Amino acid sequence: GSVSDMLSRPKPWSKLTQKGREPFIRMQLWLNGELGQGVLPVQGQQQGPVLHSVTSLQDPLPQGCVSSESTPKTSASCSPAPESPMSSSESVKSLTELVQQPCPPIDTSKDGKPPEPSDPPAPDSQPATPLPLSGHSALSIQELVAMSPELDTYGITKRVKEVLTDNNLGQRLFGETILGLTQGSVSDLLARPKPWHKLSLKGREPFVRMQLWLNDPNNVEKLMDMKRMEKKAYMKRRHSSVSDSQPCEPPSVGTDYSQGASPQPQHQLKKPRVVLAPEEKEALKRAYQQKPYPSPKTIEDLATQLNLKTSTVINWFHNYRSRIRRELFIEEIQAGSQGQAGASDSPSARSGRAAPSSEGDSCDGVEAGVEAADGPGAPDAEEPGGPAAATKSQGGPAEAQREEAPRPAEKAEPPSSGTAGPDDADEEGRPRPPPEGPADGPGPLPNPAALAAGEDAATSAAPSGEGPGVARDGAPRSSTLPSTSAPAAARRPSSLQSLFGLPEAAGARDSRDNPLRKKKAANLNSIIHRLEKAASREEPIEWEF
DNA sequence: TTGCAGTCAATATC
DNA sequence: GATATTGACTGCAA
Repeated sequence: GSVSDMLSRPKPWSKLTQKGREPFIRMQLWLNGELGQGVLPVQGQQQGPVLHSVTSLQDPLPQGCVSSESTPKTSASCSPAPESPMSSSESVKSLTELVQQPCPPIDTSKDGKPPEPSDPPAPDSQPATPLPLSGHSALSIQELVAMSPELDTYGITKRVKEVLTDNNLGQRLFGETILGLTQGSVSDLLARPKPWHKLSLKGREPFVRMQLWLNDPNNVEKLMDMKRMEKKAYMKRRHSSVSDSQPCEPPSVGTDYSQGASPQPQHQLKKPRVVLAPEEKEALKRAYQQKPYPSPKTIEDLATQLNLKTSTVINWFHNYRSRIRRELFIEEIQAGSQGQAGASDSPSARSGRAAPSSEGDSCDGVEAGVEAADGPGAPDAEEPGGPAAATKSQGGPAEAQREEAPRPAEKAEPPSSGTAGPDDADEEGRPRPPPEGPADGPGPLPNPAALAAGEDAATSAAPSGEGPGVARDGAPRSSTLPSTSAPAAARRPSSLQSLFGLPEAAGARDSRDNPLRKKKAANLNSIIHRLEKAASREEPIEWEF
């Protein structure tokens, strides 16, 4: 009966107690064919032992098991157990130790166990497995992810970027070899890392991989080797294909994805990529400003007016919301780090990064908001182009505004402290970016904006929903609200941290954020308060925080 | 159903 | 050629 129940209704990892997790670990081991070695001590003492066994079995994992697929559903979207039951230092240690050691991503996959098709088939650099980290395979990495203390994603990406540039290693190579991601994803990840607590388990994986990679003393060498091999393979292939007068396959260098099911369905007619015209984007942005969560009808209208497919409009909104959110994250981080460490780091990358976002795109509204917030004096000047980067400092207010990215956060946590109405679900509740001066003037494509604005003006006036969102997401959350992992991290045995080489584990950050956090919290509270008031009043308000 | 996270992959830019 | 941007897609959760 228990089994049946467990199989049909597995609880997420994070919701499981220590004891409750055991069966899943057993199942995983069983799936890996590792059970039976008596490694799993029965009950009671699973803490250390279980993990021990788990880790000790890592390597033997079938290399085939690449990422997530192999994990029990349970781990789906949970975050590191808040209370890291398995915190027993020894277990943790054993697990991470494994990783730490010559944990070389490439390495293992290469010389390690799986004979690795390196030579023959590997011609394409692209080892058969997208995730060369293979040696430790999915389970391992996922275990690590689940148990990892809070990592400083920003710091990690910063270091990775440094290493890559210093050694002239490309994102593509790094991504495909170490992370199992494409260049675009890597670029995005490196440029706009999300804070650890905002990441899902899956989203954390790349960061753990990066951390592991950074910890590997031979990381660069290995990647260099890879690069060489790739080059060689490329040349070889090129020659052969040329001489063979082969029509030659798609140029993709290090990719042999083609191996997939269909041997490259002849250049099927790829649908052309939609490229929105600047005016269209403008219109959409304006519409967004009016209603970040447009109703289906609005979307449709927008689509017809702009002559786009509704799906395109929908996608655009999704993407825009999500990207704005991310912009906010990094701003948050930057603001935080600047506030603290002062000029400290701020690698080139960063400045260059924040600004670009300005491209107008990403977050007009947002940025404007931030500015306004920060520089009290700063008259919003929404102008995206503005060297926003410079402005941030104390994240306080900024946070608020940027909360602009509404409910996303909701999900992670329950509406924080009492305050704001729980009905965050609302729709366009957010206090839109103040600066923006409500889609005032018609622009290139006024209609859409108006349209959006119009539709439920009423609703939009009552930003009730935002309240909670703001609170949560905003400052307090980032640094304080443990977003599940934080506490765990804090409590976690130092061994793990050291193993992870966590000089920058966010845990540390927390403590140093305190003052700032308070400030932010206070600010957010006031915002929430106002939002509530506004909501009940229903009168247009001027947002200035 | 809707929204979101995470990605891919085509393009644009540098 | 490398990196950045961005529309679209997948899978998942509420």
